[in-house]
Amino acid sequence: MRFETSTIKDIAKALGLSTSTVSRALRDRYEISEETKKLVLAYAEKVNYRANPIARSLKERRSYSIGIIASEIANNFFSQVINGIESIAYDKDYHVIISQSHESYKQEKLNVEHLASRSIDGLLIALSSETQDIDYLRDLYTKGLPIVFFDRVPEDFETHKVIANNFKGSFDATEHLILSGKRTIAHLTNSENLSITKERLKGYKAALVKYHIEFRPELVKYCQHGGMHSAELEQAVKELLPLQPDGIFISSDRLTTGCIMALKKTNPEVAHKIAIAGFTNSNLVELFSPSLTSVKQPAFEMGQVATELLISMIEAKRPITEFETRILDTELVKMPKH
Amino acid sequence: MRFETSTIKDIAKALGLSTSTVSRALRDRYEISEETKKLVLAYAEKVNYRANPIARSLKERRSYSIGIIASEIANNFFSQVINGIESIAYDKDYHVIISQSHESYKQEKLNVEHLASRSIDGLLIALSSETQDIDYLRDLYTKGLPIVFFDRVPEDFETHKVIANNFKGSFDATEHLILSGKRTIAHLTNSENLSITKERLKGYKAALVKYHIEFRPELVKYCQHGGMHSAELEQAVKELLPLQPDGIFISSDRLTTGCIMALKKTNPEVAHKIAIAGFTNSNLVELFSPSLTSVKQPAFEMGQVATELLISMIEAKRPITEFETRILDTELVKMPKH
DNA sequence: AAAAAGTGTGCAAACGTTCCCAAAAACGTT
DNA sequence: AACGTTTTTGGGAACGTTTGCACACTTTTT
Repeated sequence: MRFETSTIKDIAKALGLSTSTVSRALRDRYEISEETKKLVLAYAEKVNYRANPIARSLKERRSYSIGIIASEIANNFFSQVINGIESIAYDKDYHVIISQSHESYKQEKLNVEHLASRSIDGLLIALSSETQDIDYLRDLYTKGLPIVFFDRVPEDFETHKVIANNFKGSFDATEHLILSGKRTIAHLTNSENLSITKERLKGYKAALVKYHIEFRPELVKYCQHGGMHSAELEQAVKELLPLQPDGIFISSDRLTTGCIMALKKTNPEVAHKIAIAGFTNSNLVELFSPSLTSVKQPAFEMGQVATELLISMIEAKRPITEFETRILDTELVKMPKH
Repeated sequence: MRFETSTIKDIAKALGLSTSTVSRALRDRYEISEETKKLVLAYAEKVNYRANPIARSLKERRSYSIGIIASEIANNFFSQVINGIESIAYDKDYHVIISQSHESYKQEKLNVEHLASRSIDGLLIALSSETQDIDYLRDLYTKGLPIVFFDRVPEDFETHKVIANNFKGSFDATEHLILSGKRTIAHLTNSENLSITKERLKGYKAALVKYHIEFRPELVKYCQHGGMHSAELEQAVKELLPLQPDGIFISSDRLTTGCIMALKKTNPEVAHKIAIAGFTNSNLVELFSPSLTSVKQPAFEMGQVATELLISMIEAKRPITEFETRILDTELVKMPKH
């Protein structure tokens, strides 16, 4: 804000002290006598003194801000993650700058670079479904920018990561479809290069194996753009239906809602005949028709954990050598009676 | 970021120039010769020079950041507004800090004050449904913080505002219910003090008048917390149903989805018998059951317009005396056949 | 030929902090 | 009475920019 606010200098002048004394008194340093501290604090209170965070940042060479790259905030999974992030960041006096990749690699890179030039102290990122080349992140990381990945994480990048138990979540969802009598279960999933895609595919396969159901590759459809284009989804649905699946397991939030829409739009007559299970954190899932079984990720907690890890990296005195990958359990919310 | 980056000083030293010359060359000032400019620009490019935004902010006494207060980003209306805001802000080189009030006055005030202390250059705000006292905003405003209101605006505050045509949107929705044969139309709405509540109530009443339907106050239910607590909604539904409405017109996004949920939960047998029309920007509305007629606000555009107005205030050389209230048209999306 | 105007550059202060270093004040010890 | 210690304070540089002003040098005008 450009409007006049009192500064340390003003306080110093008013009290006949030096700026250094005032600064130290405000930060409650041991060197300053109780008397002086009280004096300064009282006066600061009186004139409603607020430290200028920009000056502080310049001096301390850090901004107390962390950047977030999510696919899109309109997606409940990400908005919940963000809430988790904020709950921790706020406590520790960081603020948060949110960017959306909209599942585009180009946009993601642009945003990261914009954030970096904005002097963020650290980065929380879920990779876009298009992203394959993460060298630009590696660059920033080796230059000293702390990075923590969540949800969509790269394999070959040594840092903290926070993910859901994708294998188990997928296994449970697929098993649930099988146990309700489905035998031809399609799998609609994200772009092949995402970590979540691979892990969720494994869970799906494992459930099939357990119940001696043959895995048929043609029942698996990948969506390069993660469901951001409806044409992509409609195409996938169109290719899947001739195989007459009696169940579909869908691998992410946007895909789940998008797939149901595509089904309803292109083949309303079968939409209610196919059992659907999918990853989604939508808080409107109870309203959906057809209804579905959903795998909910612990999104809020994921944001919290990722932020704690990131801040620990930012504030670490010595370089970190031990990194962890936290795996959080998902929750299966079964479809109400059909 | 704390890692080494080159500064103007480094460039100056390397090129045997003064920092002022380099600074001016980079900003393409007329005083500097073409020759020198080229030299500086080339070298800056080579060392990948990025101006330090913090230093710049300190010197210029502005942060190139704008604050947003929304109810919650999980709400599609707000996420769309934010997308609109970002589209403009990004272009003009501002960045955006998002805060959520979760419809709580206390949280809203806290967030605004936090943002203000973070040196934002301007504020975009939609009031929480609890908010009645906006003196704290007035304070900041008179101290020089530019503020633009969107969606939920105060009456007695002279600044730019951007709203939807709430009257017409409500009128249209109510009329649509009437034209499809409904005569006992309830109105579920937000807290009484919000601007949108008042305007939408007027539209509802006007439609009743046009079709000679008596206005019955007991058919109007207010929700102080804007649908953030499910208990509040269930209570409202419980009070409404004995009056046997054949239609409900609902006045905001969160309330619309919340009301349908409450209906389904508490009275599933009637849920499909009541025609519902409501304000919502949910992009999942096609999936809902029961289906509904929705009034969509031009959220993206609202964000854009608000941001343009705000930036014009921030960058104005002289105090602004003429303020405008922009009113944007809503769109009625009719329910598919029942 | 001198004065005026124009062009290109550098010096140094300022933005509001933090923190190293020194200095002053208060106290105790011989 | 002289000297250490400890406690408390102040001076001033630094963080990386921007910008008013002064200066030197050219060119134009009278």
